[in-house]
Amino acid sequence: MGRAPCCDKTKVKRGAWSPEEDTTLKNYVQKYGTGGNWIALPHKAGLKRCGKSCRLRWLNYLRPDIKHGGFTEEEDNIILNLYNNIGSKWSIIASHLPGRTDNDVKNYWNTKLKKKLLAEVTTSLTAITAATSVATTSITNTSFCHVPSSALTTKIETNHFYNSVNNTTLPYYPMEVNPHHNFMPEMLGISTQIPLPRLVEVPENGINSYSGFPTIPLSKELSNFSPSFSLDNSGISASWSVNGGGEDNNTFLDEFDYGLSYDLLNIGFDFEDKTSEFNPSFTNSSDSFAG
DNA sequence: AAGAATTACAACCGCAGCGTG
DNA sequence: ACACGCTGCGGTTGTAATTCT
Repeated sequence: MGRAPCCDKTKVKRGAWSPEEDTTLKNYVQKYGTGGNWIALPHKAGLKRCGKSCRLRWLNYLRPDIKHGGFTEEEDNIILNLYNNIGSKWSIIASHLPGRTDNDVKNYWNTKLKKKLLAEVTTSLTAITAATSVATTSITNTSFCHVPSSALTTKIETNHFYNSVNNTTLPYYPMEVNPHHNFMPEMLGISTQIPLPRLVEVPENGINSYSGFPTIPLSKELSNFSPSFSLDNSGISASWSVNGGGEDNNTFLDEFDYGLSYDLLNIGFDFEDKTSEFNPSFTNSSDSFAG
């Protein structure tokens, strides 16, 4: 047996509120308050509405401190960042935006902001794909390949973060990925750029070192290089993978499989690191594999 | 100009959590 | 401990307005 309905739906008016109903509700609440009981309020106020409907109309539309009209760039940033960190907790997100309701924020996200983000990322992915093409071409011509990291870095969010606690606007910083750890940008809360793996030249002694960004050593025997970027129905995902195999003495990665993917709409960031699957050897003790 | 498609947003629904008796 | 009533929340739907063809 289900829960009893809060009111008799055959006896209450539903659908859009008339200006007269708005006036009645607004006048009643401003004069008497809600009395902590929305269920009883419509009867007292003389409204043929469900209490829940009255509450929603007041909270989302009639409250005097409600801010109507378009969202600002600053509000966009706040929503993006909080969604990034906490997901679809609309009431919490709305609490950071004075005058905005959870319903407002939710509608805005679903109808505009999500699409705006999608468009930005699509543009970025186009640029990345072009850079990838360059990288692929280089690999066929030479033993090593180098792609400037700037070409493989996509900006996905805005440059500043508004801190509602102390009313300051702070810059974002590009995040760095340590390939030895699964990485979630919300750990830092500062991400604005997603760095994609860059290919670096491997010196003749075969020693590779990390400098913040993941690097992919390429050997003469590199058999397969398969970067790919895609959009799917669940959001956006991008992946970049390199599969290399070889017996080259100068290459300490016998088999290397490396991938990076992220879902920008759910803002989950999954860094797939398979470097633990091999055991690199170094030519001298001072060489390291530090992130 | 008109119908179709899309967008924007208000409103509803059902569930979870909390307080109270 | 339990049932009940109420509120708050997030997902979904309905529809008016706008844009496209």
